[in-house]
Amino acid sequence: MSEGGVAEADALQPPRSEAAGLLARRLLASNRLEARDVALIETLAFDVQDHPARATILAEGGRPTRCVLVMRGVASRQQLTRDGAQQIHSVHIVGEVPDLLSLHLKRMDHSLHTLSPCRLAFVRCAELWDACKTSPSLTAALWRETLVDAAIQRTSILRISRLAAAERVAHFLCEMLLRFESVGAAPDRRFVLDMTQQDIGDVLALSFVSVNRALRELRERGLASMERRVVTILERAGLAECAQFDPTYLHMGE
Amino acid sequence: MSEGGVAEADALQPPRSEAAGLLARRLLASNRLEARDVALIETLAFDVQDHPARATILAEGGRPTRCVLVMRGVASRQQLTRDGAQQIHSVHIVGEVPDLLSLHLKRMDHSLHTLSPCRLAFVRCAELWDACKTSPSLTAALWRETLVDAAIQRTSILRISRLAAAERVAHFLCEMLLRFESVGAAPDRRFVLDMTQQDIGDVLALSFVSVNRALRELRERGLASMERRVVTILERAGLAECAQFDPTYLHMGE
DNA sequence: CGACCCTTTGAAAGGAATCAACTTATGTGG
DNA sequence: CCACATAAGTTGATTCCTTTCAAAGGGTCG
Repeated sequence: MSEGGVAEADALQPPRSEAAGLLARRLLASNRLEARDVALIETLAFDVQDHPARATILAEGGRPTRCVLVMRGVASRQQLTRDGAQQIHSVHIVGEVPDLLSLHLKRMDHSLHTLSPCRLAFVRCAELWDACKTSPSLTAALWRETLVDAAIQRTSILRISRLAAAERVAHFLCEMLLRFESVGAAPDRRFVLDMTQQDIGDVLALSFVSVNRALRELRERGLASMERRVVTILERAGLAECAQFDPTYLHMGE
Repeated sequence: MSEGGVAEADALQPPRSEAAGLLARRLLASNRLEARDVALIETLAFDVQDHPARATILAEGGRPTRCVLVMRGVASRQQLTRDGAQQIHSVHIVGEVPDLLSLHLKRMDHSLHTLSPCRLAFVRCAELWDACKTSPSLTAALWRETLVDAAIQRTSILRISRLAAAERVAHFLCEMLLRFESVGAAPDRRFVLDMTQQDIGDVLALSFVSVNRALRELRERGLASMERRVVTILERAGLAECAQFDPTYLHMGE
């Protein structure tokens, strides 16, 4: 299918751009990319921008022409209801592309925001799609990203609809621990989750008051604690047990 | 990119198999497929099977090798919790492929069931993916299907987390009306939704008792009624208003 | 005809939301 | 350096919606 060999994450050439490197590294974590796929990614023109917290990157109803790669900070996809309540559908950390769906859908049915100050890299959708058209393996990798994203959303449904308040928070912390670990950002089971308790409530369909009580409960039970936006997982197995957490849906490592 | 012209739904040759015809027709509703894409779909080997209601098509944790096209009936993707509660993530009607994700994910993180008696067509994942590799436009169409599916799930999150019981039911009925209409199966705003009130509750994270009360409320308000699994939308605008329904997320018609 | 599943309705219980008050950080400017 | 403003976190008391429990009615199919 290709004359290039299979690329190993550790054998990467120093990437021309940090953004390309982040994207390549992420895709390599779960996909077999050829060396020429990595080269292809490095030909993409990324436009790097810093955004403050609570900025709108892409509004609902908009017609995006560029995809966004998160290089730093936490971004979210969200939607407002008539009465002003806000639902955060997903949060995105370094290396993720929250709006890959822009490749094939014309209108945004939700909006894209920063929760914390973020560094973002923009690529033209057309450019990314052109790259896909020349490489089935790159297509598979990006398509797969959108499918894992959907799996995370499915699990979000289960979490919101079937777990009690404290269990929901525990489940969310379990997920974020794994996701931060997968990018090497959770040494000692400790990571910076740069969002407020209100934000967490908007993810889990809880009031910030309930989030606060749930965090206290998890702290008192010695499972996890969060202070100043730093999460510490104290007892990993106990937290997972409490949350009925099964990491299959993250489809990590193959 | 191709020597063939753009295919029109109405100008289709009589398909060799009903399954291929259903799939082609569905994809053509929102995508520009070339004539050769339709031909490509018709070369796929579909294995048609009838299944009774409440059958497991694909179990959680399984490693699927075939994708499923629904030809008749209602299928669902669902997950169980430790305490036996069941969450239905999505329901699928004629023409839909509930498990396109099998193309790129190795393990099922949820299960696939029939809610009503179903006629299903199975295609080998590898065969479908090979077809994709020869046609960017077919790839785009199928990829898009998975993205719309994800959008529907996102909206499910919003529906469950932010709407009251009766509004949830109203929203679900609005969605199903549009989806049935898009395949010509809802004349006079009336369609067969072959699932029990318990099933609807499992979709909307409500007890069957609450679903029943919600249906009564919608009936008394003259918005919609459901009897013997036949749904009649009495006042479309009023129902949509009650549900805060915005069909953008279905991404119908391009 | 009777068994079973589904639907319908009432009454009681429970968990989270809301309301309200207070504390703790963070940052600004006088 | 401190007074002040603002945002975020903490905690208690009350309200409300949905669940759960319970029981009866209706359709369908062997």
